[in-house]
Amino acid sequence: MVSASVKDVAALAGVSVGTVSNVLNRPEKVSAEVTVRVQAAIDKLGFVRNDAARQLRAGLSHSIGLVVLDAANPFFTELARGAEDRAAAEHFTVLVGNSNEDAGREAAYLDLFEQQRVRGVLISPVGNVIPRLEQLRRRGIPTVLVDRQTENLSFSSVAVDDLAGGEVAVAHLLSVGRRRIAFVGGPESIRQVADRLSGARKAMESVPDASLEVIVTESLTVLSGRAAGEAIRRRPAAERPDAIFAANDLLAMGVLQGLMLMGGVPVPQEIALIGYDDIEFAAAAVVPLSSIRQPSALIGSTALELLLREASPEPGFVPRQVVFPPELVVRASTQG
Amino acid sequence: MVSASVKDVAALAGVSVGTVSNVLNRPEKVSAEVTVRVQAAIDKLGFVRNDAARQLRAGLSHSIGLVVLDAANPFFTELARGAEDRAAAEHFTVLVGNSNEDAGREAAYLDLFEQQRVRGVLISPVGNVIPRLEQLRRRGIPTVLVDRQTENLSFSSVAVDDLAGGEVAVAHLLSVGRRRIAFVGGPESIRQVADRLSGARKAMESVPDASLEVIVTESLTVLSGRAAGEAIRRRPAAERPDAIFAANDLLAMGVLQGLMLMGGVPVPQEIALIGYDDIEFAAAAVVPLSSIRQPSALIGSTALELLLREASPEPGFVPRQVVFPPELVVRASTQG
DNA sequence: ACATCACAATGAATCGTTTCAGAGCTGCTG
DNA sequence: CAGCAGCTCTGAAACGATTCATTGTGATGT
Repeated sequence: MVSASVKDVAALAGVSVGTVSNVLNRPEKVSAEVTVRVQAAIDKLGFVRNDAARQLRAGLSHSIGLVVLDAANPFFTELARGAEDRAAAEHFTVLVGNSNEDAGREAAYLDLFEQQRVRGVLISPVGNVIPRLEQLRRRGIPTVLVDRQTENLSFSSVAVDDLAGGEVAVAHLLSVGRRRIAFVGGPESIRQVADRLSGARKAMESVPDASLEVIVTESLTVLSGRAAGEAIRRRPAAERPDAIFAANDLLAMGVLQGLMLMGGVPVPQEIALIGYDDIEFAAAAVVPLSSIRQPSALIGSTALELLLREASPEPGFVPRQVVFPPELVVRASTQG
Repeated sequence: MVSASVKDVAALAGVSVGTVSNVLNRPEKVSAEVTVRVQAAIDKLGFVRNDAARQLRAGLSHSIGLVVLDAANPFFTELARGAEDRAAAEHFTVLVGNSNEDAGREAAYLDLFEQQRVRGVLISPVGNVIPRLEQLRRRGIPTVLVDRQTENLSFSSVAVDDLAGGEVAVAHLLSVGRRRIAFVGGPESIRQVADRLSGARKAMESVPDASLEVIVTESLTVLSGRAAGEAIRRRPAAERPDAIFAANDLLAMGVLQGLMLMGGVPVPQEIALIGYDDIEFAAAAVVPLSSIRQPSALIGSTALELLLREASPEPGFVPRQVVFPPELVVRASTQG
């Protein structure tokens, strides 16, 4: 026998299956004597509840799906931690899916989560998933968008104001006297990238003699960043920007590596550099990195909170869009 | 209606539930005409299989549990990625649990995984979980230990030779002329820490005039590392070690930060520093970090491979202990 | 002595899928 | 044309836990 069922426990304890279930789920309804007998049987047989059966009966699971753009990005691991901690407090489990910035994998995870009948989904979208999310909602699975504002007010979302963040970042570069700014980031289909770039453009408006160059990357990774950094380093000095705003810290750290290879371009003297997210490693970089801090764990826990509320809505419930303010963190990479 | 079942599909298509199931699972057994009708019904109703019911019927799930010491540590995210990729190829899903170096959380995840009837468990253990793992195995859930060698040959395991790694690290420090070595790491209950320390001790044997100090930390995190680094920086110069071997790169990066605060102790001039894991950020640190590389993704995929083999053992199957060799990566933090 | 009540325990029905023995049909062979 | 094989499709049983209407049992009050 691979594993014992309530039936086996009931037989050994000399009670009915209903009673075993009661011992498990409403012990106060069962006499002390029987409880002891059932417990003994459970221990003896090593009985462990079958989650699939419970879930089938219950109709809904105790899981929540989370789809992130990059599971290796500390920003998202922090966000996931925030969500998990909050979920654990409500006896929920978070299933983390890594879309890796790929719309196909994202769709596959949503399919999987739907098959699992998760209670809800937290997602930082790659592709245009809104129609799919609306479909999920019609089928009883609510969604909260994370790290992404939305103009679609029928969805709850939790994000940092990326427009403001982009603006603050570039305003800071301008304020330390830089004028030839480059934005490094991509793909533009990712909303965060687009918004941060828009914010950057906005900051440029007030300074007519400044220019903004956009360098598109394939992904938001250290590797992509390094490629961009090297490309810039190889340019004639006159054609290099004097400041770079990277769409996230992974890119920024990559850019930093790319610039500094072979005793390359000094940061911040020749090129100032600022990232986004303020991951833990940013402060420990070769040149400690200025960045735009996002309260990652708080985003995660807040999103989970909203999701649970959406999953069992009180009367008068309306989706909420929570927006946290970004915070500029200045370090060596933009000073000097 | 929240969601349609096979019964609804069958009714709409005018066939039996068995036939619907056949369309889903053995299309070759069903006539083209019926297949079309059933498919139409599925699309119309937006039918999505209920995983819980499938699993209940099947008796086992398509999930594999993975318990890691620290989900935020890039080493483990890489390892998880390796395992997930391999799992996806076999149509399995990996559930990642973060024990956070806490035996209680570790036990809770094992309970959860057992309730879910996962196909198997990959675990990087904190506490003494061997008895529990033996119990799981008796109940039909095999385990593979990751990043951890084991003398218990009844378990499969995939690891890097931490003893050798520790030895190589310290041998390197000695070879660049350092003599007052400090080992920073903890808690010692974690096997990797203990092994790396043993390796370090072994390397010391051949150099009688060298000394090894052990500085125990609470956890393997940047924060713990920084605390240790600061403590060392505050010592009178004469009492500081001239080299530090940190049990992993997070600690090492923390130590680096702690040492360099307020224009502190120069690395590597006054203190050389080496870490362990060679995470992506190690190369991008203030002072690029020497480290001991582990093939993290390969460890993950290999472990998953072994686990699947263990889950459906061929005749003559015996557990295997795979050990990869560590690789010394020398960067600025130990040169000069 | 009888009605009433609270409390314990029962066991059949249920969730949605898969499986499998068998029914119905067609076409072929001897 | 009986017998048979081969193909589709059917429908009931099974997986394991939970729920709930029901039954059984003493105790209490009148």
